[in-house]
Amino acid sequence: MKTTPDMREAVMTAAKAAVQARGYNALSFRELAKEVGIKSASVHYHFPTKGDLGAALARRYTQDGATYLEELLAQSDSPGWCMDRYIEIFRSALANDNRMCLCGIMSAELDNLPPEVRIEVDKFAGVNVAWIERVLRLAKPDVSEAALKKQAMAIFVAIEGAQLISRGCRDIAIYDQSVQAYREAGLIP
Amino acid sequence: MKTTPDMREAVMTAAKAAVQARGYNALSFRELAKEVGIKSASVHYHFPTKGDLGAALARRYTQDGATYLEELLAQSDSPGWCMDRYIEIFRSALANDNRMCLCGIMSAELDNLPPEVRIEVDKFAGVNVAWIERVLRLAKPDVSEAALKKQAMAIFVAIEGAQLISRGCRDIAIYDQSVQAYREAGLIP
DNA sequence: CCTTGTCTATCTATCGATAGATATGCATCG
DNA sequence: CGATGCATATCTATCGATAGATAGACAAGG
Repeated sequence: MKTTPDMREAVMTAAKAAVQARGYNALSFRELAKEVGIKSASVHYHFPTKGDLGAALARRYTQDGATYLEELLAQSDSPGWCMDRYIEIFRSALANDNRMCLCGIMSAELDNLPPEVRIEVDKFAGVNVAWIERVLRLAKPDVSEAALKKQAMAIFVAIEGAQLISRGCRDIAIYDQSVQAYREAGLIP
Repeated sequence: MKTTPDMREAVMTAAKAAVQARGYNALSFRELAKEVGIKSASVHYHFPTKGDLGAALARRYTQDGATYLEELLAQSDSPGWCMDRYIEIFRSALANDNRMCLCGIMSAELDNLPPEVRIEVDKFAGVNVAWIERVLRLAKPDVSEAALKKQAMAIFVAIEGAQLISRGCRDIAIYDQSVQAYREAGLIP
């Protein structure tokens, strides 16, 4: 019986939410199957192993993120505006059920991650740092590439950290105030 | 058979290392028991439930950290020197087997943490922010309490984030360069 | 003798994964 | 047109491994 909804997509959507909320380790084929209304064996049909699912998930996450960031830069060349939108991405994850960035939560679980998934963690960080660097470049055309990259990296990890601890303390004010402090220090334009 | 070594201590030491490396969820009574040379049932004798072990672990972690930080402030009233030592604490965890701060890794796993353990996550963050605030106060006697606390929080979460992503990318240079950028921006004295 | 600490043995629950049956739809061929 | 055959997608049932947890025996020391 070919059902109308695309179950592969439904599984990925549910899995993404589950990983962002409880991590890759806590992701269970049975729970996932129950959520989308099929059996766990059917999930294995779409994603033979858990590693396959995790990698597909992380790959799409990075891809979607990159696409969205590209759109942002296409809309405006104001560094302040771009960074505002960027900061809002991570904030909305927190506001929406205390979720985390896939890259952040998977970095914490690194040791029990299959190699295919680890690679995607690296890629996500790379994409984000590269984008921030481009945004910074708009404001500082004459600064060296190395200096800009260092700053971009610092911004990225600072935001990830703000999200992490804000989540750990169940207090989104920690995120907001930390970001504000980054701004005041001039770390973020 | 009463063995000379204090098994309760041995279990806590091994458990601490395990959680820092692979997280609370991946902590297993059987593996833990094997490491210290007893049976899993004996671990349950010392820590009836996993939550008990996790809470005891986190409690001691916070306590030991607070003690060490107190010693630092007793040794010097130089904000720069204190922050150098502080930054080195988190760096050495990374350098030593890519480990993470218990509070950081547990923040990522928040949703599967027993309540007793969650409380300790909050306490650890509180202790650290309060200490950083005292260090900042040494340099800025006239700044408002609120502004100082905000900056202290921002420093704490930025360092946690640097540790998280540095671990995720298995590249300690990310930690070093990010911290350097924080310094250059004046976020960290 | 009672407390402390460890053991053996076992329970229930859940995990990822697989085998094999089944139903549907589409395409090719007589 | 209609029958055949393969691909798709789901199911039931089950596997071995591992999780946390418990009961009860046993040994040693005070």
